[in-house]
Amino acid sequence: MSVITRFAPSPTGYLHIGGARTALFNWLFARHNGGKFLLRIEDTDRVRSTEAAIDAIIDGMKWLGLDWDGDVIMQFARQARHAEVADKLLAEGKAYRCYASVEELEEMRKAAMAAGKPLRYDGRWRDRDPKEAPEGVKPVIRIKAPQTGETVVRDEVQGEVRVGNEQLDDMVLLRSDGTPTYMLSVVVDDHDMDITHVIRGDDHLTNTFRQVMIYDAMGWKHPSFSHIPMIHGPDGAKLSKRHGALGVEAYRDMGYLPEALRNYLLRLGWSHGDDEIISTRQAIEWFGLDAVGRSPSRFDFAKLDNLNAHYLREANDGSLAQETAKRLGVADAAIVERLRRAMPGLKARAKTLKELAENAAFYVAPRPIPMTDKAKALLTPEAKTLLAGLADELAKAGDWSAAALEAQVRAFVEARQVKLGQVAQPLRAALAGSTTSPGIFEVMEILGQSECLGRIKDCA
RNA sequence: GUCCCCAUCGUCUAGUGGCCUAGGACAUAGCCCUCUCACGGCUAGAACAGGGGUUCAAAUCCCCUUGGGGACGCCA
Repeated sequence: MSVITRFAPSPTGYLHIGGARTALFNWLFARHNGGKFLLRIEDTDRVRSTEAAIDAIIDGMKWLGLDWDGDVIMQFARQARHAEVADKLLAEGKAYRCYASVEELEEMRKAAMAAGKPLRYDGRWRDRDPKEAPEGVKPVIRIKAPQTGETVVRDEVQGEVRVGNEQLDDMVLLRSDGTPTYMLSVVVDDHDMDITHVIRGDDHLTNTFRQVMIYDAMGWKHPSFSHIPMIHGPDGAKLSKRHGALGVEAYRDMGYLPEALRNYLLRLGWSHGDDEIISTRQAIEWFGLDAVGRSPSRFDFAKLDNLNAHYLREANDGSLAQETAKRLGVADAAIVERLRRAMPGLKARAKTLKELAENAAFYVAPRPIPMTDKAKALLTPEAKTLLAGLADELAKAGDWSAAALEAQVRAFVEARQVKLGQVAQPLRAALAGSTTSPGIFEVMEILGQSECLGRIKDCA
């Protein structure tokens, strides 16, 4: 039997970080097994579903590099099929019409709470004669849940989980307007799409008991269930926006690389010995449900930063230069080429693309370049005298390579009886407008002779 | 309120009864490298939530407590 997994987000918002990890695990599991990975948009909530959210989810999936098989499936389009299943259950006496009002339901919950009982529908229309139905009330269709015994879910991650059936109630399958509920839709779709492995967030674990009732009532085989732990904020509570509960496009804008985010998300709740840096290729080869943990994890930007810095250093200089140019609003091909040449020195010093662009700004800034206060402070009268002397010699330089420049500057400081730093730091301030930058000789080579002399002159 | 799940350094985790005076990574601190900042290298501090069992032996198995999370909708 070939593996088929799916990612089934509801388009009521962006593709958030928890969803991205769920998608990643499903994708990895399918790819590992040479199976299929499907994308199904659960848009049955017509009020909250939006076109923009659908686009955000699809863009996010593409950016993360999680490709799905076949077309995107829109759940709402299958509503007739869902209703058909509900009707079948009704015809077989496994479901019934319920005319209880929302007020009645609310009272039931209050009473149950007060009595220390589980909050559930009491089944008042389960065996009642439909002739007693109140006039003009559109009924919902509820499933007849088992009332005794227990329901067991064999979960690949959580193990065997069981609950007494008295905890479960006759849930709604079809709303009074005839539209299917989530519980019905997922089960019917997962069955019809031949999903073999349902891998989803922990928050669905208790829902699974309810869904199993539908599988059983229809006589359908259960898929394998895996409920993966959730991702919490740094404080252990629910992930808030400022703590990372953002859409993946926000991570893209902050300058994170998709491969870094993938690696980070993979290691949240899954491990392979002591391995930390795991390529996608290795991830596909190694991924399995048995190594998925059961405890929730906290989102940590510091670790993401570290991973991102690693992948940044491995990234191609040309594409990094393109990305940096875009962030800096540079279109000039010569400047982009300058950035490409500067990239080895630049990318080792940045954790994100955003930081990379900030650090690269001095390479593209027109003269006179902006200068930080610390850089200005470095340009003392003595330093300026030194720089002026150096500039005179540099003007005569024939070989403008970093190595030749270093030799020349070192000879200069030796002749003047000063330390290298006494010249290098003011020089850095003049050329980069900052007290920090890539190696100064490298900067000089990339900037070129006339630009360097010009920048030195600017701060004389 | 009822039910379900979880519990190893600050964080992510390794660990599936003896290899554990608990390993790795991130973060933190110090040192080295050095033209600055990074990178890199080395070093340091840092954890089995608590209490009972089971066993010759428990981070590992069982129970309780505590703490966290989740579900309980005509939302998904």
